Amino acid sequence: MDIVGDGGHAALVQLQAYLAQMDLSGETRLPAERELCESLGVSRGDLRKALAVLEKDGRIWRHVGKGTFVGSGPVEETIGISEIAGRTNPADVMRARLIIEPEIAREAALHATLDDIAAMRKSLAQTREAATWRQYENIDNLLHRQIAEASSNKVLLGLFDVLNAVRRTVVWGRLRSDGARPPADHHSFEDHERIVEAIAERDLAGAATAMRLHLLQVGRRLIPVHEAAE
Amino acid sequence: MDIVGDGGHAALVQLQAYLAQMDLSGETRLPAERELCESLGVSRGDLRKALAVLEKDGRIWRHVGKGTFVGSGPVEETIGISEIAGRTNPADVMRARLIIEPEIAREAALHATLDDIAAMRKSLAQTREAATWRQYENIDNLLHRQIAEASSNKVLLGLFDVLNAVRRTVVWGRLRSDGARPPADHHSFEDHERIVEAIAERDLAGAATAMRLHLLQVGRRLIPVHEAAE
DNA sequence: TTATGAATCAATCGCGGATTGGTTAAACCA
DNA sequence: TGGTTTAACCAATCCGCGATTGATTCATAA
Repeated sequence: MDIVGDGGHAALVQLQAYLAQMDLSGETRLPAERELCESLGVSRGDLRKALAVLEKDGRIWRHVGKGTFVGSGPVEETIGISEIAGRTNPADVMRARLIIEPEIAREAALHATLDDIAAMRKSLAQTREAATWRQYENIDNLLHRQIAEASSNKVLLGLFDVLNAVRRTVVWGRLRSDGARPPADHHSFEDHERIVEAIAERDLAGAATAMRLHLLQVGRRLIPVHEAAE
Repeated sequence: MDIVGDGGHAALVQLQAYLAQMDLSGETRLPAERELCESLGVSRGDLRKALAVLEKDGRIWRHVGKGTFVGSGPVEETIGISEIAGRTNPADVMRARLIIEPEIAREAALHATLDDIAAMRKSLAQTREAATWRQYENIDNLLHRQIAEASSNKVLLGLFDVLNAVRRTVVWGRLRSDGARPPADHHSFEDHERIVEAIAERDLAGAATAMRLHLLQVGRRLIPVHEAAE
């Protein structure tokens, strides 16, 4: 059966049979090349040629130090925040916030429990009592995350956490260090109240709009506008 | 200077001075409690009380095994995909896709270069030539990611990658194993063409709408509808 | 009763060896 | 000489064990 001079093809056939057997066992990782080539009775060179064919076809994927796996590609288990933050800028972060946070607020208006709303109102009151900018920003962070939690969509919550981590990394060092407390007429106070009120009243569109307007206000302060017409 | 019976306050004062000195040095991690309490000449209990005050205030944050750091909170460096995927379901994933992918398509229509569009059209042609469902899904993945890359917004691209990884983990095991190839009248072919065409023509709203309709089609197949009226 | 310090716990870090895919070169055979 | 196999080596990753660290408990003493 083993045709001399065409060991590559024989190895490919054996490998496909091996994969078919492994597919239904549920296992995704296949043995190391050094073991597999001996187990199949082919040279490592031929085995690697066959593996290369299957990899180009998308049936398997390999990585140094990890092994060879069946599947279309490596499901990246962890996402590096600094890798994202290092190649972006505050403007892009704000665009992303403007895209997902209003929709998160909309979902929150649909799914928030009474406990969720009570927690938001508690944070709302605490923002007005904050004695320093640092405390205020902490509570502000908490409030925005409470809204994301209230959406009851773990995926949106995860995306929010990623976005939040990127934002905090990007604006690293720009934190307000003046010890003053937020002024009583700070626009965010009313913004936050409108958002929470819309969520409490199950006003889906209102919650999304209020969140969008709030973020636009924040962005206006973050990125100075030079147009006098603004 | 050290008032007996009020070691807690003395420790707090010393700690604040220490933090002020460290703030301008740029270092964020402060020594271990066992060293610091000896260095400041206070008991560990008093030091921990002072640290607790500063932590509640948001000036520092601590974690077992890591240490104590200045700053409002731990900037999570990595996000675990499986942690998100393990607590969600395909419906929530689809909701998240419906929120961000149309907006990504809109940004792509605004920022895509000619090279980006050429790459998309190349993938578009390859989807029709796919010999197996596995190949088709690989190219489909690639096309969607090319659109995210064309948005030229690294944050949106990062969020897309997270969402994609979650999606692939959630639907793990549901991959189409029948070796047949996608039918020539598969709805995604026309959907994809409309999306790319809208991006090429810089039709922002059209790109977003086309992407949303495409995802609705995909979701309709993913989650069987029971209403006959549909 | 209160405060102090030591002991202990669980989570994390860090380093060294083992494993793995990728690459190169020597050995081998026809 | 030409092609194949085998072995050795490389860099990236994993894994296990000891050290470190914040959190907790408890005995001791003032």
